[in-house]
Amino acid sequence: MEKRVRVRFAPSPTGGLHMGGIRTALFNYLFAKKHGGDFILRIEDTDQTRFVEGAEEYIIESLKWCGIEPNEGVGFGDGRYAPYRQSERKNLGIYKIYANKLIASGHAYYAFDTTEELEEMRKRLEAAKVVSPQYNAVSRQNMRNSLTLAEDEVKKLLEQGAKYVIRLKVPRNEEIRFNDIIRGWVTFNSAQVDDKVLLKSDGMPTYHLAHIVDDIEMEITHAVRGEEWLPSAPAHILIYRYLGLEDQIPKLAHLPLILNPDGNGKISKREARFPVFPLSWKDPRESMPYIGYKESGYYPEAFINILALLGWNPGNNEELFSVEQLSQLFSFERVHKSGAKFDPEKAKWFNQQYLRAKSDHELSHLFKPILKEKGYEKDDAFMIDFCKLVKDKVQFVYEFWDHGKYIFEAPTSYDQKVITKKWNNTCGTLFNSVLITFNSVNNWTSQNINNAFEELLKTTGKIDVQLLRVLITGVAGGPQLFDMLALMGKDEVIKRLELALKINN
RNA sequence: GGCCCGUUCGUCUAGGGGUUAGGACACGUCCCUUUCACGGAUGAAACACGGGUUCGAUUCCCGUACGGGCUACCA
Repeated sequence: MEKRVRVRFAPSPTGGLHMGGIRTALFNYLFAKKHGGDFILRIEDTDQTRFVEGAEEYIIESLKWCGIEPNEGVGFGDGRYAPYRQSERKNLGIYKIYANKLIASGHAYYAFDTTEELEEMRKRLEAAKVVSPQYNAVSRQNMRNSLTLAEDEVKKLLEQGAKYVIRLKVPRNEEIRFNDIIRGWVTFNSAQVDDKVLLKSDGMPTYHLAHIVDDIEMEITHAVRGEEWLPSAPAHILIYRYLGLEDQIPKLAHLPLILNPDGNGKISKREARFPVFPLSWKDPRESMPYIGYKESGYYPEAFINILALLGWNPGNNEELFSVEQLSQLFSFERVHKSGAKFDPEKAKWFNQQYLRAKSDHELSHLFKPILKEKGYEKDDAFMIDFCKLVKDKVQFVYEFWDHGKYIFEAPTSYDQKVITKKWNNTCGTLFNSVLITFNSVNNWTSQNINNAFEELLKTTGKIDVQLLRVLITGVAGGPQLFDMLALMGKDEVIKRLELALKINN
Protein backbone atom coordinates (compact mmCIF):
# COMPACT_ATOMS: atom_id res chain seq x y z
CA MET A 1 0.00 0.00 0.00
CA GLU A 2 1.12 3.52 -0.78
CA LYS A 3 2.11 5.59 2.20
CA ARG A 4 -0.33 8.31 3.18
CA VAL A 5 0.87 11.63 1.74
CA ARG A 6 2.12 13.96 4.43
CA VAL A 7 3.56 17.36 3.59
CA ARG A 8 4.54 20.25 5.75
CA PHE A 9 4.81 23.97 5.43
CA ALA A 10 7.66 24.91 7.73
CA PRO A 11 8.27 28.63 7.98
CA SER A 12 10.41 30.30 10.58
CA PRO A 13 8.74 33.02 12.64
CA THR A 14 11.30 35.64 11.69
CA GLY A 15 8.94 38.12 10.08
CA GLY A 16 5.79 38.44 8.03
CA LEU A 17 4.95 35.58 5.72
CA HIS A 18 4.94 37.01 2.20
CA MET A 19 3.33 35.85 -1.02
CA GLY A 20 6.23 33.56 -1.91
CA GLY A 21 5.73 31.72 1.35
CA ILE A 22 2.01 31.54 0.76
CA ARG A 23 2.58 30.00 -2.63
CA THR A 24 4.84 27.35 -1.10
CA ALA A 25 2.11 26.66 1.45
CA LEU A 26 -0.48 26.57 -1.33
CA PHE A 27 1.37 24.00 -3.42
CA ASN A 28 1.81 21.86 -0.31
CA TYR A 29 -1.87 22.21 0.46
CA LEU A 30 -3.01 21.38 -3.06
CA PHE A 31 -0.79 18.34 -3.23
CA ALA A 32 -2.03 17.06 0.12
CA LYS A 33 -5.67 17.58 -0.87
CA LYS A 34 -5.21 15.94 -4.23
CA HIS A 35 -3.86 12.82 -2.58
CA GLY A 36 -6.11 12.85 0.44
CA GLY A 37 -3.11 13.40 2.67
CA ASP A 38 -2.10 15.65 5.54
CA PHE A 39 -0.95 19.23 5.38
CA ILE A 40 1.04 20.19 8.43
CA LEU A 41 2.20 23.51 9.81
CA ARG A 42 5.51 23.19 11.58
CA ILE A 43 7.21 26.19 13.08
CA GLU A 44 10.97 26.23 12.62
CA ASP A 45 12.03 28.53 15.41
CA THR A 46 15.53 27.26 16.04
CA ASP A 47 17.11 30.67 15.67
CA GLN A 48 16.26 32.39 18.89
CA THR A 49 18.07 35.56 17.88
CA ARG A 50 15.81 36.10 14.91
CA PHE A 51 12.50 35.43 16.62
CA VAL A 52 9.94 38.10 15.85
CA GLU A 53 6.98 38.74 18.08
CA GLY A 54 3.69 38.08 16.36
CA ALA A 55 5.15 36.29 13.35
CA GLU A 56 3.73 32.89 14.25
CA GLU A 57 0.24 34.27 14.79
CA TYR A 58 0.55 36.11 11.51
CA ILE A 59 1.42 32.90 9.65
CA ILE A 60 -1.60 31.15 11.09
CA GLU A 61 -3.98 34.03 10.37
CA SER A 62 -2.69 34.34 6.83
CA LEU A 63 -3.23 30.68 6.03
CA LYS A 64 -6.74 30.96 7.41
CA TRP A 65 -7.56 34.02 5.35
CA CYS A 66 -6.25 32.33 2.23
CA GLY A 67 -8.42 29.32 2.88
CA ILE A 68 -5.55 26.87 2.83
CA GLU A 69 -5.62 25.64 6.38
CA PRO A 70 -3.37 22.87 7.58
CA ASN A 71 -5.18 19.96 9.20
CA GLU A 72 -2.36 19.39 11.64
CA GLY A 73 0.25 21.45 13.46
CA VAL A 74 0.77 24.69 15.31
CA GLY A 75 -2.48 26.65 15.52
CA PHE A 76 -4.46 23.86 13.89
CA GLY A 77 -5.12 21.52 16.73
CA ASP A 78 -1.68 19.94 16.86
CA GLY A 79 -1.95 16.19 16.24
CA ARG A 80 -0.34 12.84 16.73
CA TYR A 81 3.17 14.17 16.21
CA ALA A 82 3.03 17.11 18.59
CA PRO A 83 4.75 19.30 19.44
CA TYR A 84 5.12 21.07 16.08
CA ARG A 85 7.35 23.88 17.22
CA GLN A 86 11.03 23.03 16.96
CA SER A 87 11.95 24.96 20.09
CA GLU A 88 9.62 22.61 21.95
CA ARG A 89 10.78 19.55 20.10
CA LYS A 90 14.29 20.36 21.24
CA ASN A 91 13.17 19.65 24.78
CA LEU A 92 12.31 16.14 23.68
CA GLY A 93 16.04 15.64 23.16
CA ILE A 94 15.49 14.19 19.70
CA TYR A 95 17.89 16.40 17.83
CA LYS A 96 20.70 15.55 20.17
CA ILE A 97 19.97 11.85 19.82
CA TYR A 98 20.30 12.04 16.06
CA ALA A 99 23.41 14.19 16.30
CA ASN A 100 25.02 11.74 18.68
CA LYS A 101 24.17 8.91 16.33
CA LEU A 102 26.12 10.67 13.63
CA ILE A 103 29.04 11.23 15.97
CA ALA A 104 29.01 7.58 16.99
CA SER A 105 29.14 6.43 13.39
CA GLY A 106 31.96 8.84 12.64
CA HIS A 107 29.96 11.08 10.30
CA ALA A 108 29.88 14.09 12.56
CA TYR A 109 32.31 15.65 14.99
CA TYR A 110 32.67 18.21 17.74
CA ALA A 111 34.13 21.58 16.82
CA PHE A 112 35.35 23.97 19.50
CA ASP A 113 36.33 26.90 17.31
CA THR A 114 35.28 30.35 18.43
CA THR A 115 33.73 32.93 16.16
CA GLU A 116 37.08 34.70 16.04
CA GLU A 117 38.89 31.55 15.03
CA LEU A 118 36.39 30.94 12.27
CA GLU A 119 36.79 34.49 11.08
CA GLU A 120 40.56 34.06 11.08
CA MET A 121 40.28 30.90 9.04
CA ARG A 122 38.16 32.64 6.46
CA LYS A 123 40.67 35.45 6.17
CA ARG A 124 43.53 33.02 5.88
CA LEU A 125 41.81 31.09 3.11
CA GLU A 126 40.90 34.24 1.26
CA ALA A 127 44.50 35.43 1.48
CA ALA A 128 45.56 32.08 0.08
CA LYS A 129 43.16 32.69 -2.80
CA VAL A 130 41.01 29.72 -1.97
CA VAL A 131 37.97 30.03 -4.21
CA SER A 132 35.33 29.41 -1.63
CA PRO A 133 36.55 29.59 1.95
CA GLN A 134 34.63 27.10 4.03
CA TYR A 135 34.89 24.68 6.88
CA ASN A 136 35.45 21.47 4.96
CA ALA A 137 37.51 18.33 4.55
CA VAL A 138 40.65 20.36 4.00
CA SER A 139 40.31 23.30 6.34
CA ARG A 140 38.97 21.27 9.24
CA GLN A 141 42.44 19.81 9.62
CA ASN A 142 43.71 23.15 10.87
CA MET A 143 40.88 23.79 13.28
CA ARG A 144 40.12 22.76 16.82
CA ASN A 145 37.79 19.82 16.60
CA SER A 146 37.48 16.22 17.67
CA LEU A 147 39.19 15.17 14.46
CA THR A 148 42.39 17.13 15.14
CA LEU A 149 42.48 17.15 18.93
CA ALA A 150 43.67 14.18 20.98
CA GLU A 151 40.89 11.98 22.25
CA ASP A 152 41.52 12.71 25.91
CA GLU A 153 41.64 16.41 25.24
CA VAL A 154 38.26 16.31 23.55
CA LYS A 155 36.94 14.38 26.50
CA LYS A 156 38.36 16.95 28.88
CA LEU A 157 36.89 19.86 26.96
CA LEU A 158 33.47 18.27 26.92
CA GLU A 159 33.64 17.54 30.62
CA GLN A 160 34.69 21.09 31.34
CA GLY A 161 31.60 22.26 29.52
CA ALA A 162 33.46 23.99 26.72
CA LYS A 163 31.30 25.51 24.01
CA TYR A 164 31.05 23.33 20.94
CA VAL A 165 29.04 22.70 17.85
CA ILE A 166 28.49 19.41 16.09
CA ARG A 167 29.42 19.44 12.43
CA LEU A 168 28.65 17.07 9.62
CA LYS A 169 31.76 15.36 8.27
CA VAL A 170 31.34 15.88 4.55
CA PRO A 171 33.61 13.75 2.37
CA ARG A 172 36.22 15.49 0.31
CA ASN A 173 35.23 14.46 -3.15
CA GLU A 174 32.12 12.49 -3.72
CA GLU A 175 29.33 12.82 -6.20
CA ILE A 176 25.90 13.35 -4.69
CA ARG A 177 22.83 13.21 -6.85
CA PHE A 178 19.15 13.18 -6.23
CA ASN A 179 15.97 13.22 -8.23
CA ASP A 180 13.89 16.32 -7.76
CA ILE A 181 10.24 15.94 -8.79
CA ILE A 182 10.33 19.27 -10.57
CA ARG A 183 13.91 19.39 -11.82
CA GLY A 184 14.84 15.82 -12.46
CA TRP A 185 18.33 14.63 -11.61
CA VAL A 186 20.53 17.20 -9.93
CA THR A 187 24.20 16.52 -9.32
CA PHE A 188 26.59 18.06 -6.86
CA ASN A 189 30.09 17.33 -5.71
CA SER A 190 30.68 17.14 -1.98
CA ALA A 191 33.75 19.35 -2.44
CA GLN A 192 31.33 22.29 -2.66
CA VAL A 193 29.46 21.30 0.45
CA ASP A 194 30.83 22.60 3.74
CA ASP A 195 30.85 20.77 7.07
CA LYS A 196 27.49 22.11 8.09
CA VAL A 197 26.79 22.84 11.70
CA LEU A 198 24.08 20.43 12.87
CA LEU A 199 23.87 21.38 16.50
CA LYS A 200 24.64 24.92 17.60
CA SER A 201 26.54 25.85 20.73
CA ASP A 202 23.29 26.89 22.41
CA GLY A 203 22.08 23.32 22.04
CA MET A 204 19.61 24.18 19.31
CA PRO A 205 19.76 22.26 16.07
CA THR A 206 20.24 24.13 12.83
CA TYR A 207 17.62 23.95 10.12
CA HIS A 208 19.65 21.25 8.38
CA LEU A 209 19.42 18.78 11.25
CA ALA A 210 16.06 19.84 12.63
CA HIS A 211 14.01 19.58 9.48
CA ILE A 212 15.42 16.15 8.70
CA VAL A 213 14.77 14.80 12.18
CA ASP A 214 11.26 16.21 12.15
CA ASP A 215 10.51 14.98 8.65
CA ILE A 216 11.55 11.52 9.75
CA GLU A 217 9.66 11.63 13.02
CA MET A 218 6.56 13.13 11.44
CA GLU A 219 6.64 10.68 8.54
CA ILE A 220 6.77 13.40 5.94
CA THR A 221 6.57 11.93 2.43
CA HIS A 222 7.31 15.00 0.29
CA ALA A 223 9.55 17.94 1.11
CA VAL A 224 8.35 20.94 -0.87
CA ARG A 225 10.29 24.15 -0.54
CA GLY A 226 11.73 27.10 -2.43
CA GLU A 227 14.59 26.90 -4.88
CA GLU A 228 16.86 28.69 -2.43
CA TRP A 229 17.25 25.33 -0.67
CA LEU A 230 18.64 23.52 -3.65
CA PRO A 231 22.31 24.12 -2.78
CA SER A 232 21.96 22.63 0.69
CA ALA A 233 20.05 19.59 -0.49
CA PRO A 234 23.22 17.48 -0.99
CA ALA A 235 24.12 17.99 2.67
CA HIS A 236 20.66 16.79 3.57
CA ILE A 237 21.08 13.70 1.41
CA LEU A 238 24.31 12.92 3.27
CA ILE A 239 22.63 13.26 6.64
CA TYR A 240 19.94 10.75 5.70
CA ARG A 241 22.60 8.46 4.29
CA TYR A 242 24.77 8.59 7.40
CA LEU A 243 21.73 8.01 9.54
CA GLY A 244 21.15 4.85 7.56
CA LEU A 245 17.81 6.25 6.38
CA GLU A 246 18.51 7.03 2.76
CA ASP A 247 15.49 5.00 1.74
CA GLN A 248 13.32 7.29 3.84
CA ILE A 249 14.27 10.54 2.15
CA PRO A 250 11.04 12.34 1.29
CA LYS A 251 10.50 13.09 -2.38
CA LEU A 252 12.07 16.48 -2.99
CA ALA A 253 10.42 19.32 -4.87
CA HIS A 254 12.20 22.65 -5.22
CA LEU A 255 9.81 25.35 -6.34
CA PRO A 256 10.83 28.18 -8.67
CA LEU A 257 10.98 31.60 -7.08
CA ILE A 258 8.53 34.45 -7.48
CA LEU A 259 10.45 37.39 -8.91
CA ASN A 260 10.00 41.13 -8.82
CA PRO A 261 7.99 42.54 -11.76
CA ASP A 262 10.50 45.28 -12.42
CA GLY A 263 14.15 44.88 -11.82
CA ASN A 264 15.19 41.44 -10.78
CA GLY A 265 15.53 39.06 -7.92
CA LYS A 266 13.22 37.64 -5.32
CA ILE A 267 10.25 39.71 -4.36
CA SER A 268 11.18 42.11 -1.63
CA LYS A 269 8.85 43.87 0.71
CA ARG A 270 10.73 47.13 0.64
CA GLU A 271 10.96 47.80 -3.08
CA ALA A 272 7.58 46.50 -4.12
CA ARG A 273 4.98 48.94 -5.40
CA PHE A 274 2.27 46.38 -4.74
CA PRO A 275 1.39 44.37 -1.64
CA VAL A 276 3.68 41.46 -0.84
CA PHE A 277 1.94 40.32 2.33
CA PRO A 278 -1.44 38.59 2.45
CA LEU A 279 -2.56 40.58 5.47
CA SER A 280 -1.31 43.86 6.81
CA TRP A 281 1.95 43.16 8.59
CA LYS A 282 3.33 45.33 11.33
CA ASP A 283 6.90 44.40 12.06
CA PRO A 284 7.76 45.28 15.66
CA ARG A 285 11.20 46.42 14.46
CA GLU A 286 9.79 48.87 11.95
CA SER A 287 7.57 51.88 12.39
CA MET A 288 5.28 51.55 9.40
CA PRO A 289 3.04 48.56 8.76
CA TYR A 290 2.99 46.91 5.35
CA ILE A 291 -0.40 46.86 3.72
CA GLY A 292 -1.65 43.44 2.69
CA TYR A 293 -3.72 41.99 -0.14
CA LYS A 294 -6.70 41.84 2.15
CA GLU A 295 -6.55 45.53 2.97
CA SER A 296 -5.92 46.35 -0.68
CA GLY A 297 -9.30 44.90 -1.50
CA TYR A 298 -8.30 41.52 -2.89
CA TYR A 299 -10.48 38.52 -2.36
CA PRO A 300 -8.59 35.55 -0.94
CA GLU A 301 -9.90 33.39 -3.79
CA ALA A 302 -8.40 35.81 -6.30
CA PHE A 303 -5.12 36.02 -4.42
CA ILE A 304 -4.81 32.24 -4.32
CA ASN A 305 -5.75 31.95 -7.98
CA ILE A 306 -2.99 34.35 -8.98
CA LEU A 307 -0.43 32.54 -6.89
CA ALA A 308 -1.41 29.13 -8.19
CA LEU A 309 -0.71 30.23 -11.75
CA LEU A 310 2.72 31.56 -10.90
CA GLY A 311 4.94 28.64 -11.82
CA TRP A 312 2.16 26.18 -12.47
CA ASN A 313 -0.67 25.75 -14.92
CA PRO A 314 -3.08 22.96 -15.78
CA GLY A 315 -2.01 22.78 -19.44
CA ASN A 316 -5.08 24.32 -21.02
CA ASN A 317 -6.21 27.89 -21.58
CA GLU A 318 -8.30 28.20 -18.46
CA GLU A 319 -7.19 30.56 -15.73
CA LEU A 320 -9.99 30.86 -13.21
CA PHE A 321 -9.95 28.15 -10.58
CA SER A 322 -11.32 27.67 -7.11
CA VAL A 323 -9.08 26.08 -4.50
CA GLU A 324 -11.14 22.91 -4.87
CA GLN A 325 -10.59 22.80 -8.60
CA LEU A 326 -6.91 23.51 -8.14
CA SER A 327 -6.51 20.67 -5.73
CA GLN A 328 -8.03 18.33 -8.31
CA LEU A 329 -5.73 19.50 -11.08
CA PHE A 330 -2.46 20.12 -9.28
CA SER A 331 0.70 18.14 -9.87
CA PHE A 332 4.38 18.87 -9.37
CA GLU A 333 5.08 17.55 -12.84
CA ARG A 334 3.42 20.65 -14.21
CA VAL A 335 5.38 23.06 -12.03
CA HIS A 336 7.94 25.10 -13.92
CA LYS A 337 11.64 25.14 -13.33
CA SER A 338 12.10 28.83 -13.98
CA GLY A 339 11.16 31.77 -11.78
CA ALA A 340 8.07 33.84 -12.53
CA LYS A 341 7.81 37.60 -12.42
CA PHE A 342 4.76 38.73 -10.58
CA ASP A 343 2.44 40.97 -12.62
CA PRO A 344 0.41 43.31 -10.41
CA GLU A 345 -1.77 44.34 -13.37
CA LYS A 346 -2.90 40.82 -14.00
CA ALA A 347 -3.49 40.39 -10.29
CA LYS A 348 -6.04 43.19 -10.49
CA TRP A 349 -7.73 41.52 -13.42
CA PHE A 350 -8.07 38.33 -11.42
CA ASN A 351 -9.73 40.22 -8.62
CA GLN A 352 -12.10 41.80 -11.11
CA GLN A 353 -13.15 38.39 -12.35
CA TYR A 354 -14.03 37.30 -8.83
CA LEU A 355 -15.82 40.55 -8.13
CA ARG A 356 -17.99 40.14 -11.20
CA ALA A 357 -18.95 36.67 -10.13
CA LYS A 358 -20.51 38.06 -6.98
CA SER A 359 -24.16 39.09 -6.81
CA ASP A 360 -25.20 42.73 -6.59
CA HIS A 361 -26.66 41.88 -3.25
CA GLU A 362 -23.38 40.55 -1.90
CA LEU A 363 -21.43 43.48 -3.32
CA SER A 364 -23.83 45.92 -1.72
CA HIS A 365 -23.08 44.42 1.65
CA LEU A 366 -19.36 44.66 1.05
CA PHE A 367 -19.59 48.26 -0.05
CA LYS A 368 -21.98 49.43 2.66
CA PRO A 369 -19.34 49.89 5.37
CA ILE A 370 -17.07 51.75 2.97
CA LEU A 371 -19.89 54.09 2.05
CA LYS A 372 -20.74 54.61 5.68
CA GLU A 373 -17.16 55.67 6.30
CA LYS A 374 -17.67 58.34 3.65
CA GLY A 375 -20.70 59.51 5.56
CA TYR A 376 -23.54 58.04 3.55
CA GLU A 377 -26.11 55.41 4.36
CA LYS A 378 -28.67 54.06 1.92
CA ASP A 379 -31.23 51.29 2.05
CA ASP A 380 -30.61 47.85 0.57
CA ALA A 381 -32.66 48.43 -2.57
CA PHE A 382 -30.68 51.55 -3.39
CA MET A 383 -27.37 49.83 -2.62
CA ILE A 384 -28.16 46.90 -4.87
CA ASP A 385 -29.17 49.18 -7.74
CA PHE A 386 -26.06 51.21 -7.18
CA CYS A 387 -23.79 48.16 -7.30
CA LYS A 388 -25.50 46.88 -10.40
CA LEU A 389 -24.92 50.24 -12.05
CA VAL A 390 -21.23 50.62 -11.17
CA LYS A 391 -20.16 46.98 -11.00
CA ASP A 392 -18.62 46.60 -14.43
CA LYS A 393 -16.35 49.59 -13.94
CA VAL A 394 -14.52 48.35 -10.88
CA GLN A 395 -11.88 45.81 -9.97
CA PHE A 396 -12.14 46.29 -6.22
CA VAL A 397 -15.02 46.96 -3.89
CA TYR A 398 -13.58 50.23 -2.67
CA GLU A 399 -13.62 51.47 -6.26
CA PHE A 400 -17.39 51.60 -6.08
CA TRP A 401 -16.74 54.86 -4.31
CA ASP A 402 -14.21 56.16 -6.83
CA HIS A 403 -16.52 55.41 -9.73
CA GLY A 404 -19.79 56.28 -8.11
CA LYS A 405 -19.22 58.98 -5.52
CA TYR A 406 -20.90 61.66 -7.68
CA ILE A 407 -24.16 59.85 -7.17
CA PHE A 408 -23.93 60.74 -3.50
CA GLU A 409 -22.17 64.06 -3.74
CA ALA A 410 -23.09 67.10 -5.84
CA PRO A 411 -20.14 68.43 -7.85
CA THR A 412 -18.03 71.19 -6.40
CA SER A 413 -16.32 71.77 -9.73
CA TYR A 414 -16.87 70.85 -13.38
CA ASP A 415 -14.49 69.14 -15.72
CA GLN A 416 -13.02 72.23 -17.36
CA LYS A 417 -11.76 70.38 -20.40
CA VAL A 418 -15.28 69.36 -21.34
CA ILE A 419 -16.79 72.75 -20.44
CA THR A 420 -14.31 74.77 -22.45
CA LYS A 421 -14.63 72.50 -25.40
CA LYS A 422 -18.39 72.09 -25.45
CA TRP A 423 -20.06 74.96 -23.67
CA ASN A 424 -21.25 77.80 -25.88
CA ASN A 425 -23.75 80.60 -25.58
CA THR A 426 -26.65 78.48 -26.83
CA CYS A 427 -26.13 75.99 -24.01
CA GLY A 428 -27.86 78.06 -21.38
CA THR A 429 -31.26 77.93 -23.05
CA LEU A 430 -30.67 74.43 -24.34
CA PHE A 431 -30.03 72.89 -20.96
CA ASN A 432 -32.73 74.99 -19.41
CA SER A 433 -35.14 73.17 -21.68
CA VAL A 434 -33.63 69.91 -20.46
CA LEU A 435 -34.35 71.11 -16.95
CA ILE A 436 -37.94 71.85 -17.83
CA THR A 437 -38.31 68.50 -19.55
CA PHE A 438 -36.89 66.62 -16.58
CA ASN A 439 -39.20 68.53 -14.30
CA SER A 440 -42.15 67.32 -16.32
CA VAL A 441 -41.26 63.63 -15.92
CA ASN A 442 -43.73 62.20 -13.47
CA ASN A 443 -42.58 58.64 -12.94
CA TRP A 444 -38.82 59.10 -12.56
CA THR A 445 -37.41 55.96 -14.17
CA SER A 446 -34.51 55.54 -16.53
CA GLN A 447 -36.85 54.62 -19.35
CA ASN A 448 -39.12 57.61 -18.81
CA ILE A 449 -36.21 60.02 -18.54
CA ASN A 450 -34.85 58.63 -21.76
CA ASN A 451 -38.23 58.94 -23.52
CA ALA A 452 -38.68 62.52 -22.40
CA PHE A 453 -35.16 63.38 -23.48
CA GLU A 454 -35.67 61.87 -26.92
CA GLU A 455 -38.91 63.78 -27.25
CA LEU A 456 -37.07 66.97 -26.44
CA LEU A 457 -34.40 66.26 -29.07
CA LYS A 458 -37.07 66.43 -31.74
CA THR A 459 -37.53 70.14 -31.11
CA THR A 460 -34.04 71.15 -30.06
CA GLY A 461 -31.78 69.00 -32.21
CA LYS A 462 -28.63 67.44 -30.82
CA ILE A 463 -27.84 67.91 -27.17
CA ASP A 464 -24.41 66.85 -25.98
CA VAL A 465 -25.02 64.08 -23.51
CA GLN A 466 -21.53 64.18 -22.11
CA LEU A 467 -21.95 67.84 -21.34
CA LEU A 468 -25.20 67.03 -19.56
CA ARG A 469 -23.32 64.45 -17.58
CA VAL A 470 -20.67 66.96 -16.56
CA LEU A 471 -23.31 69.48 -15.50
CA ILE A 472 -24.86 66.93 -13.18
CA THR A 473 -21.85 65.02 -11.86
CA GLY A 474 -18.92 67.29 -12.61
CA VAL A 475 -16.94 64.61 -14.40
CA ALA A 476 -16.76 63.33 -17.95
CA GLY A 477 -17.10 59.62 -17.28
CA GLY A 478 -19.26 57.38 -15.17
CA PRO A 479 -22.05 54.83 -15.22
CA GLN A 480 -24.89 54.74 -17.73
CA LEU A 481 -26.32 58.27 -17.52
CA PHE A 482 -30.07 57.83 -17.39
CA ASP A 483 -29.83 54.83 -15.09
CA MET A 484 -27.72 56.96 -12.83
CA LEU A 485 -30.14 59.88 -12.93
CA ALA A 486 -32.97 57.55 -12.03
CA LEU A 487 -31.04 56.31 -9.06
CA MET A 488 -30.11 59.81 -7.90
CA GLY A 489 -33.74 60.87 -7.78
CA LYS A 490 -35.59 63.63 -9.54
CA ASP A 491 -35.18 66.31 -6.90
CA GLU A 492 -31.45 65.87 -6.69
CA VAL A 493 -31.03 65.97 -10.48
CA ILE A 494 -33.15 69.10 -10.82
CA LYS A 495 -31.27 70.77 -8.00
CA ARG A 496 -27.90 70.00 -9.53
CA LEU A 497 -28.91 71.08 -12.97
CA GLU A 498 -30.23 74.40 -11.69
CA LEU A 499 -27.00 75.00 -9.82
CA ALA A 500 -24.87 74.06 -12.81
CA LEU A 501 -26.73 76.44 -15.09
CA LYS A 502 -26.31 79.25 -12.61
CA ILE A 503 -22.58 78.66 -12.31
CA ASN A 504 -21.73 78.03 -15.95
CA ASN A 505 -23.92 80.67 -17.53
C1' G B 1 34.73 34.59 -7.82
C1' G B 2 32.94 29.36 -7.13
C1' C B 3 28.82 25.92 -7.30
C1' C B 4 23.80 24.91 -8.68
C1' C B 5 19.35 26.11 -11.35
C1' G B 6 17.08 28.39 -15.34
C1' U B 7 15.90 31.06 -20.57
C1' U B 8 8.80 30.80 -25.86
C1' C B 9 5.45 37.82 -27.18
C1' G B 10 6.73 43.61 -22.21
C1' U B 11 4.47 39.92 -18.31
C1' C B 12 2.08 34.95 -17.00
C1' U B 13 2.17 30.83 -20.12
C1' A B 14 0.48 26.43 -24.02
C1' G B 15 3.16 23.54 -27.23
C1' G B 16 6.99 20.44 -28.75
C1' G B 17 11.60 17.24 -34.32
C1' G B 18 7.72 19.26 -39.88
C1' U B 19 2.38 24.27 -36.34
C1' U B 20 -0.05 30.34 -40.07
C1' A B 21 4.06 28.91 -32.64
C1' G B 22 -1.99 29.03 -29.33
C1' G B 23 -4.24 31.63 -24.93
C1' A B 24 -4.40 35.47 -20.93
C1' C B 25 -2.91 40.49 -18.84
C1' A B 26 -1.38 45.19 -20.59
C1' C B 27 -1.35 48.11 -25.28
C1' G B 28 -3.33 49.90 -30.50
C1' U B 29 -7.55 50.06 -34.02
C1' C B 30 -12.60 49.22 -35.21
C1' C B 31 -17.81 47.89 -33.94
C1' C B 32 -21.79 48.52 -30.32
C1' U B 33 -23.15 52.99 -27.45
C1' U B 34 -27.11 60.25 -28.57
C1' U B 35 -22.66 59.86 -22.66
C1' C B 36 -19.43 56.11 -19.76
C1' A B 37 -18.26 51.33 -19.40
C1' C B 38 -18.96 46.27 -20.32
C1' G B 39 -18.92 43.34 -24.50
C1' G B 40 -17.46 41.86 -29.55
C1' A B 41 -13.89 41.95 -33.48
C1' U B 42 -9.11 42.87 -34.85
C1' G B 43 -3.76 44.35 -34.72
C1' A B 44 1.27 44.73 -33.12
C1' A B 45 4.26 41.44 -30.13
C1' A B 46 8.17 35.64 -28.64
C1' C B 47 11.13 30.40 -29.37
C1' A B 48 18.57 34.54 -26.19
C1' C B 49 23.00 33.44 -29.41
C1' G B 50 26.59 29.99 -31.78
C1' G B 51 27.75 25.20 -32.99
C1' G B 52 26.36 20.17 -33.63
C1' U B 53 22.63 15.64 -34.37
C1' U B 54 18.88 15.27 -38.27
C1' C B 55 16.02 15.19 -44.66
C1' G B 56 14.23 18.93 -41.12
C1' A B 57 15.20 22.03 -35.18
C1' U B 58 11.96 26.62 -31.27
C1' U B 59 11.74 21.41 -29.56
C1' C B 60 17.48 16.80 -28.54
C1' C B 61 23.08 17.59 -27.29
C1' C B 62 27.32 20.92 -26.36
C1' G B 63 29.12 25.68 -25.63
C1' U B 64 28.40 31.19 -25.00
C1' A B 65 25.57 35.10 -23.19
C1' C B 66 22.10 36.66 -19.88
C1' G B 67 19.09 36.00 -15.41
C1' G B 68 18.37 33.89 -10.64
C1' G B 69 19.66 31.13 -6.14
C1' C B 70 23.34 29.64 -2.65
C1' U B 71 28.07 30.53 -0.69
C1' A B 72 26.59 31.74 8.43
C1' C B 73 26.69 28.46 15.07
C1' C B 74 19.87 32.30 9.29
C1' A B 75 16.04 29.82 7.73
